[in-house]
Amino acid sequence: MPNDHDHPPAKKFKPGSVFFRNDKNKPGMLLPRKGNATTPIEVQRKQLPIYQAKPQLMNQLRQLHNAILIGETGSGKTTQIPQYLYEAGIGRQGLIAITQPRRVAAISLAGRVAEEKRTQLGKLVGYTVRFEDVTSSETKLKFMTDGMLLREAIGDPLLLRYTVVVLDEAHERTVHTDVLFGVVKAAQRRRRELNKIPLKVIVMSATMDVDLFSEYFNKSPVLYLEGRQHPIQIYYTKHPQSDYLQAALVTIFQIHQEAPPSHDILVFMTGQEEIEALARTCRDIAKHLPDGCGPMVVIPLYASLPPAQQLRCFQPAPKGCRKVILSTNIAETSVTISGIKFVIDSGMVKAKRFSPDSGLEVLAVQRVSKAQAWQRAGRAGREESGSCYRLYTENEFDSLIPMTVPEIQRCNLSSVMLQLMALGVPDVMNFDFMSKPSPEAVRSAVNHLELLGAVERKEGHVFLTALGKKMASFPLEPRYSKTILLSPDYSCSDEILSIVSLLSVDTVLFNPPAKREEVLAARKKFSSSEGDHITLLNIYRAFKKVSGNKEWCRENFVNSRNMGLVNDVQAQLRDICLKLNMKLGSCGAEMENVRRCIARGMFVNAAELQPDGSYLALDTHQPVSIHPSSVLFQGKPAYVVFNELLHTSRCYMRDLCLVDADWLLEAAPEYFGRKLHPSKS
DNA sequence: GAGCACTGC
Repeated sequence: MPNDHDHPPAKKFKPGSVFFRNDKNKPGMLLPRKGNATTPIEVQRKQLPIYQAKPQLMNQLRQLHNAILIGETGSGKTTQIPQYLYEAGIGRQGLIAITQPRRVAAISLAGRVAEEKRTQLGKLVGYTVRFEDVTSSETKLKFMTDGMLLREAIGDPLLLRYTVVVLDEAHERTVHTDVLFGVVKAAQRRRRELNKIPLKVIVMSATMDVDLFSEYFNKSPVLYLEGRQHPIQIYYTKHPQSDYLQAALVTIFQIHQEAPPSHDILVFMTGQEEIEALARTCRDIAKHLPDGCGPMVVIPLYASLPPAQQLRCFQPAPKGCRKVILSTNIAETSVTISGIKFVIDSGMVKAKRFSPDSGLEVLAVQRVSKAQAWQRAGRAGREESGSCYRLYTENEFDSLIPMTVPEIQRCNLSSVMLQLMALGVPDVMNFDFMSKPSPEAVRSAVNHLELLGAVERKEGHVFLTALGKKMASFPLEPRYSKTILLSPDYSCSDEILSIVSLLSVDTVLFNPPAKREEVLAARKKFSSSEGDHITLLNIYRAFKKVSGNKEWCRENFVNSRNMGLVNDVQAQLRDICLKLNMKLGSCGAEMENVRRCIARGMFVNAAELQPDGSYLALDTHQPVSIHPSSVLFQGKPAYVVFNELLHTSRCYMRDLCLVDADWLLEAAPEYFGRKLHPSKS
């Protein structure tokens, strides 16, 4: 094989820069860790790049209150820094928290560190994620999701249990991490003012764009960690491509014809449909290749794939056969595949955007950021050098935005604002965000909370009400917690807890397009003319009746894994209700109670039938339609409340509940004023 | 008469 760096297989490409990245050797994720049974753990630890820097690093960390640590994951920083801190006796007066954006990462890192410390998980080293707390009074090193630390902060805004907080993967800029930035910064300052034990904050990031971090954390020093580097050759197209699907296809097969079969290909696309279509085309073409061209195995990879099928991407292809993985951005961070030699980057991603005016979230295909493009490129050559083919020109690359817009600037802020107020933040409208969301987004969130009765305005200030305080104790969107808190008035808490749990997990229903008729027939047994909420409740009750029988789930196209999650969520919500001394009970078959309760909790999401048969959303007056997946699709109910709006070919309402105009009026007389025309109901 | 990237409490 000629040196494939000098001879790009795809002729329409031209070489760009060579990108150096660090070798990743991170344990866990979905990647089974390579057993290295012959090398003792102590030796392995000393082989990590970070080990060389240890004395100097610890010297600095001992003195600093804030530090920004830049280094690729392979430097060993996430597993080693917490141990170094502990071994040096730093922060012994309290716990060391290490936060992660994802559950799997928190769990597997804790496992790895416990192993290195030769202790049982849950003793010295533990982890806390939702539904799982593997810590004890002995725990000093605590790995946790960032969302979990945020929850803890509501009960303890100064984070007094902790002497060190390590915020890992900060470059991902999840909403939770961004809010935590502000929370730890405030806690740090407040603890200093109150002469409490100081809080050390260490921010760890893979990005080189550190000015923002450093500036925000009081111009804190930036420490760089070297990793092991493998070069990645970048190729750009010579001309802009009008059809990235076609371009991807051509590139896959040019590589396939020229590179050794053991070199696997990872292709970044935008979504399920596109990936399945491309997979079909690839398999078809692969059947008719010239002699001397080996076989290929094409593997789709996206989040909604059943777990067993997701695991296929880790299996090595048979000898002489090439593995081609077609993936969404799940392979950018969440799933790590070894042995990838080539990355093909479409340059596109499907991502959510939010418009505060309409309150609409739109999922749209858009261009990636430069940081994202580098992240994708970095997936080639984790073990050795690799290549990345960008299906766009170098000029197009130059015009990409440098960093992905942080999620906090792209989402509905009502939960965040409620949480900040529950944390006792004095002026939420001007919270010290590292990247400020737009004032409109903040205002719209606070307005929403005011409508729900969670906050009140007095003399230009916003205050949390007693109801708002209770709402904040639920790990839910505010309108859901409001509905739960209303449920005792209608004696239907059991039903509402089930419905809210059903709505807050990913869908519990399977919809294989090939079995459309069967699915419809199975669904019919549970469908209710009162709407989708009641229909879901019927399915859940039937599921409980057969004790979650797997066979029943298969026959009825019910996702038993997600149903299990519904049970966990419901148990958690019930616990919170009991702590709030709520009187829980069931309304039995009296579904009108349930609908009245939903109407009162969700009145902001109401829509009204117009004389011409269309619907208008009552708050924004925008035209909306009933989504064809709804059980109310065939009917023309006068008033409905909906769970969410989905903007695709039209603006669709999803998960609808039939309501009376009177109920809406009762829920918010002033709000609706003359908006309603109840004569029609 | 449609089709949903990815996390997380």
